[in-house]
Parts: sequence; C-alpha cells; structure tokens
Amino acid sequence: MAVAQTTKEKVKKTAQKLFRERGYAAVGMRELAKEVGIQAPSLYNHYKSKDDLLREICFDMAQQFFAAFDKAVVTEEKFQRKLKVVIKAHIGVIVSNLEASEVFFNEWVFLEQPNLGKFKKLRFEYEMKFRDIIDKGIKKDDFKKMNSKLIAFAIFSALNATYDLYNSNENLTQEEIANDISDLLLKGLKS
Amino acid sequence: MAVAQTTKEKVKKTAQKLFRERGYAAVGMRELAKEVGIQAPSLYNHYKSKDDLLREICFDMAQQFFAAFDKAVVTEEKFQRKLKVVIKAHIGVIVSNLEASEVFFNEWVFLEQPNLGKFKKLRFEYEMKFRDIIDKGIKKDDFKKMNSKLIAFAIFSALNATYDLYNSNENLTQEEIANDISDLLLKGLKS
DNA sequence: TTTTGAAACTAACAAGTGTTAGTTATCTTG
DNA sequence: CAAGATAACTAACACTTGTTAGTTTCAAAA
Repeated sequence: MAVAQTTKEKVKKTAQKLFRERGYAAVGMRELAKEVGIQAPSLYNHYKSKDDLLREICFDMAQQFFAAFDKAVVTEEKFQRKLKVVIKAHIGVIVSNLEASEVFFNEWVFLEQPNLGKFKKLRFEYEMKFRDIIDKGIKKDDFKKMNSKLIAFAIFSALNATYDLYNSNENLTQEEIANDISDLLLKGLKS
Repeated sequence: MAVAQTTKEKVKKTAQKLFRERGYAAVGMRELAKEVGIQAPSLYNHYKSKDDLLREICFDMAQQFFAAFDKAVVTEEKFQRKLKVVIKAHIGVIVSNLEASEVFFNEWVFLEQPNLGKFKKLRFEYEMKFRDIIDKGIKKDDFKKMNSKLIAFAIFSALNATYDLYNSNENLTQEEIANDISDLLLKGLKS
C-alpha cells in the first residue's frame, strides 16, 4: 500500500499531517518542504501558494462529504433511518481521511478570499442538509419537537469528535463508533 | 458595565477576542497592541511573553471549569441529575466567557512547555470527572451500558458547540441551551 | 542524440516575527 | 513639591515568513 506517490501527493499528505498537528498558521513552507524532502521553493512547482494548498485540501474534503451524504440519503425512507445512514456516511468520510478532515473542520478559517466565502457557503449548505432531515423528521413525528439548529450543531460537534476518538482509542471500529454515536443521539444516554 | 478597565485587563480581553477570531499563531503582538491602543513593546509591561498571555487565558478558564463542576456536582444524588447539573455548570462557564472558552478549547495547543504538559494533565482530569459520573451511572443502571470514553467525547464536543450556538442564534438563553443539550444527550432525538 | 519540459536547486527580497534596550512621560505616594 | 514606580514610548536586533528569479538537473519524446 501507498506505492508510487508523486511529489505533489506527498506534499498534500504532509501538509494535511502538519496542518492538523500544529495549525495552518504555525506551519511554514520550509518546514513543510523539509518533511517532504525538498527545498521550499520547489513546493511552488506543485501549488501556486500556501493558500492554494489549503484550498485544495478543504474543497476536496467538502466534495467527499457531499458525495457521501447524497449517496447515503436516498437509501432509506424513515427519517430515523435516514439520519442514521447519513451519520454513518459522514463518519465514514472522516475515518477514511482522518487528517484532512481535521484540517477541513479547524483550519478553513485561514482560507483567503474568495475561497473563504465559497467555503462558508458550502459548509452552510451541508449543515442545511442535516437540518432538513431533522425538520422533516420532526414534522412526521419521527423526532421530538426540538430546536433543529441546536440539534444540528450538537450532532456535528459530536461527529467531529470522531478523530480524537478514533486516534486515542481501544480499537473501536468505524462501525462501532458510528453505531454508538447515532444510538446516543437517537435514543439518549438514559436507560 | 465594563467600566474602569486597566490596561492589563484590556490586553487580556483583546487577546481573547483576536486569538479566537484568527488563531493564536496568526495574531502578532503589533496587531494586538494596535487594537489595545498602545505600542507592541508596551505589552511586555503586563505580560512577559506571548506565551505567558496564552497561559493566563487558558489556566484561568481551566480553574473556572473545575470550580463550577465541583460546586455543581455535590448538589445532586441521582446520576442523571448529577450529569445534567454539571452540563449546566459547564455551559454556564462557556456562556460567561464566550471568547476565552474558545481559546481554551482550540488554542491551548500553542502553549509551550512546561505549560503545555500541565495543561494537558488538567484537561485529562476534567474529562475523567465526567467519565466518572457516566461510569458510576452505568453501574447503578441510571445509564445504558455504553463506552464511557466515547460518550464523554461526544458530550464534550456537543457542549463545546455552545459558542457557535450562542453567537449565531435566535436569542436562545443559556438555560434553554443547557436544557436542550442535556435533554438530547439523556433522552435522545427519537420521539 | 538532440530537444524539451518538468521539477529540482540556490540566492535573495521585502515584510513581518517576538522581543530587548534604553528613554521619557505620567501617576502615586511620602 | 520631590521621589519613586509604573507604563508608555522609539529604535533596533536577530530571525522567520511566503514568495520570486534565475539556473541546473534529469528523464522522456523526437
């Protein structure tokens, strides 16, 4: 596995790792280059700026989240099942891209305009897809009557704990994490 | 409100605001100073380094979270109530220190040693206080049998969404946020 | 074998970094 | 009012930042 990586791929992977570990602003081009094994100016043969590199990481992830959601959401009818299946899809994307996801969630604030604006729009759209399921589920009495914005925020935050969970843990599988979290959110902690 | 602020207080407040908005690493001492209305070197009359400033923000918040937890936890016997009351306490601290809390959650990674080590220890202790309630509640059958680490992570993440919630929202009160989130976590979304 | 294009290199720039030294102004206290 | 402390100031240092210019290396195409 991980054979025949091009330099560009290596740059991207290394950037994801470093940006997650230490934050976009704290990682310099020289440090990134050193980790890749080249000189800093050589990075510009592959990406035209530091911002361009962040842009690619963030927008690639956005695309993956959208694709996974859209593929998952059509498979179920009941809203409880719909929610569970998109939660699983979301977690699936995170687990398959642990470092890039973290950058996506935490470092996008460093995007420059106009990328920043475009990105915010995408994030909002994605959030609305979740809220839509919740709102419709509430209308159909599949869900309790609650503030859907609050719920959506709580869900996102809980999902985004997946990274820490997956990294720090006693061999939880992606399936187990997805099941436990969606169970918690749907049924609650109370016995 | 906010009368007779000393320069040191103003520096701290401004730092909290800027560190939250743009990240610790992205905020320079000159920018901070400008916002305060003094020159950069004058900052060093109040804090001996940039790290020292971050240290004070983070450790002050840690202390507040501990104090609120300890005060809350003794007031209840049943573990469901215990959990609810510490959740409320935690959210209370966030709401009373919106910007500083965000720094506490997101920027502590930039602390230098030995502060970084001490801080990590504190965070872990705090997490364990929550997990302790969950574990004991599971033993007493107040809670379902679930992975307490996963649950603790999910709870923390959900709680830490409070900032975005409080800021972006349709006039939710602290009481409402605390109630809705603890209801969600205890009883779940399912009707 | 020569040509070409990609991707590496070195050197350097202008701007910005946290911070120190030394000095002056301002406020508090005796 | 004089003395001392506090907190502001200007100037500067050593280093790092993202990035560009110009050059060389090297493998594939002609």
